[in-house]
Amino acid sequence: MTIDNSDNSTPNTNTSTDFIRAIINEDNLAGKHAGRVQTRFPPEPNGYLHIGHAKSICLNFGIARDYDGLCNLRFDDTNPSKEDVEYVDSIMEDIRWLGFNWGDRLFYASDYFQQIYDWAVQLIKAGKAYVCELTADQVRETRGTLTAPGTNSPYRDRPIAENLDLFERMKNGEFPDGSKTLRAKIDMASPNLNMRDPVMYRILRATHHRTGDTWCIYPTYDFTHGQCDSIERITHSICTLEFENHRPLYDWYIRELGIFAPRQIEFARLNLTFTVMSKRFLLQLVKDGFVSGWDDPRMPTLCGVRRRGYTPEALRDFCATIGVSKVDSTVDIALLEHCLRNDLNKRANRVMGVLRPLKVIIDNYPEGEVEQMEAINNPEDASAGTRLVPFSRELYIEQDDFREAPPKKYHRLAPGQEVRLRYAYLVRCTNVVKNPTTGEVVEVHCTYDPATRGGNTPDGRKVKGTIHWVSAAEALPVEVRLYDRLFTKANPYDVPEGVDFKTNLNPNSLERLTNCFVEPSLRGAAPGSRCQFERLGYFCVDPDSTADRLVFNRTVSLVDSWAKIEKKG
RNA sequence: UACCCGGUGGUGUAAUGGUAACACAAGGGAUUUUGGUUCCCUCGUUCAAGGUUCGAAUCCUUGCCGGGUAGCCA
Repeated sequence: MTIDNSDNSTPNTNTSTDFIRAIINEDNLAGKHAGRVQTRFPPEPNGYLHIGHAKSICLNFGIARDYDGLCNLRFDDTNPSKEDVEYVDSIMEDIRWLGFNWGDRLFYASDYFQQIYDWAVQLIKAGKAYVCELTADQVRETRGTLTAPGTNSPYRDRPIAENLDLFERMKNGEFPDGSKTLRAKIDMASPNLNMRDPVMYRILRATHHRTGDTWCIYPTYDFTHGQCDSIERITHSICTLEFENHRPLYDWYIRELGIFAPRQIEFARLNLTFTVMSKRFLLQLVKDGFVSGWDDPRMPTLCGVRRRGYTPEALRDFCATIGVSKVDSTVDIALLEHCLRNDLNKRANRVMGVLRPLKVIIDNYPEGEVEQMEAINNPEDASAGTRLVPFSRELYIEQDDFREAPPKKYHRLAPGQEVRLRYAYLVRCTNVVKNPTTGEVVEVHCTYDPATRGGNTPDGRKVKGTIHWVSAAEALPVEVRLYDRLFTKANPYDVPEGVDFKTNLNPNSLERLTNCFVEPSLRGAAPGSRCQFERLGYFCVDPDSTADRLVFNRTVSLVDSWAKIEKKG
């Protein structure tokens, strides 16, 4: 076993202070909360976490860590029609995998349903809320538009006692779904549409994944989130930009209720080139069968990139590198890949593997002889040691590493040309055997120089090309899956009016290679193990592997400077 | 064109009234038993116009451009 799967964390040295930390510093300087800092990560359990969530997780938990504070995990489960324990479980697993810990501070908005109900009653008693019997359509019609004020609901000035009675009967299930709502009495002419008598409670008969059928009325996000933050004594409630217009409402509820006031701060969500980062669209890819599931290695979900072989360290480094701001921006996926290579380069052991095999026969090497060649496991880490790789007369090399008619500057194997077989011998191509009908080269014949064992050149001669190989008899047959971007456009949403974003899906995003070979040291490698196939990229053992057949996912390719040279000619 | 938010190299992020910088990308070179890694170099930036100031990316005004908001979703 030569591969390294350790979890040696690379501490993030980014010391820049983002605008959120600037606000917290200000608050601390002003003596707010006596310097206490508490944040929370509040996912709705209606889908799987993705790289965008990683940004939020790193932010919230990172701030708590930096300020000796705490970060809670809270499920924002106020809409039972979309939520499920399947998502709750996956979310917890993914956060842990990313390397964060919420300790004993696991909460659910549904934990607070009774308290939130009591607060609604309090607002009714204060004349700040009323039961409205307008239908959803009528509410929309009377809300006004972006430029025109709304009109008051005819139920707006109902007596308090009647509101109290009706609201209790809503809770008791006396009215059908959607027939009544509880609304805050604010201002139907407010330029901020969120302040035009927003709905606080709706009647919704759905079995909640935690509270079952205890409730048939559920509070909306707006009438829930701030109060949950308040209950948990969150000092800084960090959310994404689309909630900016909700902040006045967030503050209004807190103020009217007279409870602990957290501060909501908004930041820009993450966009990545060639990537769709929306639960709704990701769900479509899963449901329509474009991918094998939420954990398909092409998905930007945390379980997907985990299966692909991404490391939590690389993801954290990425999140630290992209920073935090309020600017709508799209990060180049190349930066994420850089972070990955940067991490993997230090920790992934090198092994030799051949994706598209080409038979090589060393004519002057004794038949039946096997030599064990010593190979370095990781040139970036001497403590990784060495291993032995069997060498023999018949080998496989990469098809790419042989050209019958080599282009300029091609340093690998070609008729008459000499290359180094890594850790083995220098060989020179003498002739080739072709398939008589297709003309394709099926076998390359070489002679080796016995004086160059280990790849050394005692006479000091220079060989520009060093290629990898496996011994045909000893090599392990494996399957390898290569992945390309899921979308062909940097912005997958960039489609003409009325056209589905899925037209931008890349039909070649998955390539299965079933005829691959790796060196025998990989026998028995565990799913999740990572390694670098020299010159081919970083790979990770897929859970689809069986006891006698390994399946590898290519995590990310290596930087390929030869491709650029060849392209230029 | 109601309100809110934003605008710094190709991309992302710093500089918070005092020399515009870091990373990625791109281009070039050195080293290399991975065309990897590492190292060096190059490229290129404050949306615009006014104003305040000894001094403005930063503060003010106006304009321009981009995003968000009319769920009983979050």
